[in-house]
Amino acid sequence: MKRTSRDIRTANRYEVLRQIIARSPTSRQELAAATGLSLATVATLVGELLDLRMLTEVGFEDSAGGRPRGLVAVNAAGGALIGVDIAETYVHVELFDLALNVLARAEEDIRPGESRPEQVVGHVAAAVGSVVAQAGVEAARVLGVGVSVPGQVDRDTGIAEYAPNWDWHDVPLLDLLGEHIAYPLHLDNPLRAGAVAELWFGAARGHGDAVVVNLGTGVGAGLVLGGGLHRGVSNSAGEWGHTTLVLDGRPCHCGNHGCVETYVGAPGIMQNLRELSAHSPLLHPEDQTATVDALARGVAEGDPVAVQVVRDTARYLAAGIADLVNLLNPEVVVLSSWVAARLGEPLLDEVREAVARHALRRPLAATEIVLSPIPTDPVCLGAATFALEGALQSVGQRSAQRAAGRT
Amino acid sequence: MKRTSRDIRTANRYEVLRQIIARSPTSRQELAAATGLSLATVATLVGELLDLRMLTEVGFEDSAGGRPRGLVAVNAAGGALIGVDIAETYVHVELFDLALNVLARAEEDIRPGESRPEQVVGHVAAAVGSVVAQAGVEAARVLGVGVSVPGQVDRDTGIAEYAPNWDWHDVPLLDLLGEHIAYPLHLDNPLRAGAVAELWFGAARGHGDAVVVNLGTGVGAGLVLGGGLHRGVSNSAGEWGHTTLVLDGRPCHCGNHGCVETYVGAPGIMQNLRELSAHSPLLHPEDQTATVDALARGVAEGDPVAVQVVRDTARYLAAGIADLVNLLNPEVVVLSSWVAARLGEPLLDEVREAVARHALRRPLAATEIVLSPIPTDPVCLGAATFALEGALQSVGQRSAQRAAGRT
DNA sequence: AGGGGTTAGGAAAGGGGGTTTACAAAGTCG
DNA sequence: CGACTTTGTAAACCCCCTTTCCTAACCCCT
Repeated sequence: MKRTSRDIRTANRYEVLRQIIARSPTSRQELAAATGLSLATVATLVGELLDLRMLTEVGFEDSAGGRPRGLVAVNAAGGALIGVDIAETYVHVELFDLALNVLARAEEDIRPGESRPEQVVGHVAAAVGSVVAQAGVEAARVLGVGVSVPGQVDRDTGIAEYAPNWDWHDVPLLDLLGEHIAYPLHLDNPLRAGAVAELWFGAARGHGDAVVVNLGTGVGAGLVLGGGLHRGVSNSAGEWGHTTLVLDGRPCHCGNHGCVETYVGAPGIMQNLRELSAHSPLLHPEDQTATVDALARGVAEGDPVAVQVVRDTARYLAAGIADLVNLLNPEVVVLSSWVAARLGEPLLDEVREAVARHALRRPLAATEIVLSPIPTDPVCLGAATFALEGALQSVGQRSAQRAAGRT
Repeated sequence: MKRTSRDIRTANRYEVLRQIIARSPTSRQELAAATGLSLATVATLVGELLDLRMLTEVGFEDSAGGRPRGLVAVNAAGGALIGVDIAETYVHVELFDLALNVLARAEEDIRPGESRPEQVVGHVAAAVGSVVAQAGVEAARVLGVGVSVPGQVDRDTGIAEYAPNWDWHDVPLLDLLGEHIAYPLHLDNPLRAGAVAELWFGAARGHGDAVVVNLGTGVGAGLVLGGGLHRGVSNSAGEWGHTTLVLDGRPCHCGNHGCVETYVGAPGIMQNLRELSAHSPLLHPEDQTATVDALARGVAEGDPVAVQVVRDTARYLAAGIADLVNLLNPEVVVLSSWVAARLGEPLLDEVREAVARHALRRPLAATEIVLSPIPTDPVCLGAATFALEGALQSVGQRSAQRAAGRT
């Protein structure tokens, strides 16, 4: 709430690093132009990051007749970040270099009944150990681990306040993980992980206001407002999946009826299919992924049932998205997560068209709807980004301390 | 988007003045404690405002055994602010002193067919002239005029981009008004005026995230996020009235079906009444105000039809508010505008109960739902607040210029 | 009445941040 | 080889907030 000049520095540090990552090898000049900061500020920030070996100088670039521009790039080898995506049925862990390339992956299944906190923590610890070993990274190089866990999370205390799938209540997850993992840990939920991934590396980059719509088994919306993540007062903003779309509609596990999630979440899409064609060969009753894949293939092949299911789903989705556009007036709405990735362009086209019918003209005109351009798991990437942000934050503190020590 | 240290100053200036207005006569000590700023900063800011005659020193207060605390209060006579509320059928103008007390009021009716921009501007100019004359304020004392006009507004260029009631398109309203009114003008829409009024003087004061639900003929939500007004990319955030509440529900003038506004706007409430009891004596077919008043009286007297209509309305409203709570996780939801004021506590009680049924437990636990405590027209007050903010802004610029001039 | 004790508030110093200006460094071109 | 260009660093400067020091103003007690 209370802003200080230090926050400005942090924001600028983020922005500069974002631009460097996005533009790979780039010059200070270009960064200054892109960020709107003065050359001096950019140079200071770049110098700081060079000192920390997060960047390297990689040569020069001709400048129209003058001194050549020095180029800097992310020092991929300068550190590693780990992103952990804990979901209902699996733990997915990826290890990234500083350019956010995936160096190693590990996955552990969580079987039904194996969902006690200690068991889940065990899976996470094993997978984290595995990616570190695979990548052959020295432990010192791991700058941090970001962990995404569904539900409500208190990121300051590291407590998973409530995880709906497993009936967890106030589990001190970060403390439990800390017993197995020595790297700096950062906890948040998948909605916000997805949003931060888009903000740093995806379609929300450079935008002040964006909505990242997460379409998976569950549904939610990460909100980027005023250039930063909107968390709300108790860090639970973005619970869009339980927005009422149809009064007295389909029952939802949250206890209400007609929630968005029951129409556009993967199980909801299966229900849309069932209502259209109860015995469709597209339907794999026990397998959400297979069903969505079958639908995607069906649309590609022109199967009328598949086309209609996607259209129906898009219609529900668009009604919800139009509401978000009207309410928040964002620059961009990003469709993310595995369902969006698999249904892809056909879904996007239908959504765009249907949103245009629902939203008010003026807010709509300012809003773009796009698919997430992030090729990997956005939740892992976002979790790793939390670790990156944490590392940058402590950079600021460290350099401040160092300056104090010098005196 | 780009933050500078000056924004911090502006925000602090706002916060200090807000606290002074709220605490009437108060000491620098108390202000420092309330704002979290250091005494030095508070003293500087207070000194600035004293120089500008926006504050006065009003005596001393005992301090446990030491030097007495100097008390400062708003210098009500130090200036006047004018708030203009342009609505579909009237222009409502209020003149405030700096303590935001109403010194004069004027109202002009806009008859159907009299809605050409020049005609409306004429009404505004007449009413503004009237309040200035009534209050007997010297022209130099008027620090600014805030104007609220429905629809989409570009506050920088002063253009009313789109007013749905009158089919205005890109009317350069501020320029037109400038031909008749010599004071500094500030344009925005009633949603944001209501929100800013709550932020400065009402239930949102001191809260980082708040939603101000405007219940009038139309319906909208002013969003306070991160301590400031959320405007969205094209200054049209808050269009909550056209959120889909019932898929394929009642037709709305926006072209869609089932919008919140069609159920909880005043005409929607009349429809709720009609559906329950087509020929109820409560219904005044051509008069929204009279009908809502009749409902309020009916509830007070225990009329079962009135009670049921309020309950039905609350149920719709609560579904929409629960969605806002889930999505934005605000600290407070404020019910504002004339419908909320007239239906009052009975509506609030029903809404609270119904929201509790719809919203997720965690976000709900952090959220309070309250009626607006603002006794006067919140839109006029909010519009005047825009003028106040504008005056404070130029204070900053002026003192900067003055400092430059001194050199 | 005159000193201690206590609290208020102003002035100056200090630290964080960003920008502007001056200048050295490193090229190109005639 | 010198003139011109462009880059990038260092120093000076402005803004903002806080901390520290000191004076002002009051109480109480002797």
